[in-house]
Amino acid sequence: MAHDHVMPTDLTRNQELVLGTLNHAPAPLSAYDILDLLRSEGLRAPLQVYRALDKLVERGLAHRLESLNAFVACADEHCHRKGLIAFAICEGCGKVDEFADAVIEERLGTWAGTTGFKVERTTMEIRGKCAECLKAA
Amino acid sequence: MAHDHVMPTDLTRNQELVLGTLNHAPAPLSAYDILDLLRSEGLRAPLQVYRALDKLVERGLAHRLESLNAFVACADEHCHRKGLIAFAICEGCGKVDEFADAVIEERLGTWAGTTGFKVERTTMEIRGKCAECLKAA
DNA sequence: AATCAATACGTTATAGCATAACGCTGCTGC
DNA sequence: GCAGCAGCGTTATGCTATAACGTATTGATT
Repeated sequence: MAHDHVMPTDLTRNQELVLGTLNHAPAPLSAYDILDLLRSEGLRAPLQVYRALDKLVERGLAHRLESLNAFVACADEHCHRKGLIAFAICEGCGKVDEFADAVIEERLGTWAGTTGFKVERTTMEIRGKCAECLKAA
Repeated sequence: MAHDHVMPTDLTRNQELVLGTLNHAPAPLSAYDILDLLRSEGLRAPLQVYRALDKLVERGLAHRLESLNAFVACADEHCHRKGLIAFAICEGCGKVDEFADAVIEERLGTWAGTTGFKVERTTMEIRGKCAECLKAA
């Protein structure tokens, strides 16, 4: 059930390379990590990677992890989700678990309603240790 | 009721300068912003600011906003809170509103319980427009 | 086909954020 | 005293991200 990633057919070469790299990575990658992995494919400059990442994130095919300055492929192959996604980042193995919670989202909506704040984007990142790493310790 | 900040007495000079700067700022400041504001006080190097910030964040007197790479003074004068704090960041005026929500926290606990993930730290940052900026638009 | 607009591309340079590593200072507790 | 610890100051460096330029490709319209 691993690697059940979707690779849309309308990506540009650079976007495809970057998404492919993220799909195969076991943990988040920084833009510069990606660049280094793709030098053999001819990429030379950070901007080539950042531009691809921008598009991928915009389309929901990848996510940016603010607390790591790094990126992951979206785990949900039908992730056209507009709403809140939470990320659980293991400090042990680096793996990231992605999940959505309607209750949290609704709760946020309530808060926004009472304060008059218009929510455009939410990032929620949980740092800790995953079950596997806890077992191993 | 503004500026009801507490300034502990056991801070070092650099920590006090940095916290004072954050307390008077209307919006988050980057470490380099802080440095520039404190050159007149004799600070010269980023590390002087980062070291102070580390301690302040550790003590809960300041918070780091991951999505901005910037820092704010803690808004709650009794913020010895260990739990989840959410930040609402206005893209219009830059102001940050800080709040805690027990339901979200509890919900997170539930998720952690079922997956066996041990939560150590959570960052939640909401981007959007505050009521005032919406009115002005 | 010719044109135009929009998007992507490649490159160089630069800006912005953060830490490593060194040695020194000053305090606290034994 | 002096050992241990926290903080300090400085230089150098590394990592993250974007500005600005011109070219190329695509796709729609005429």
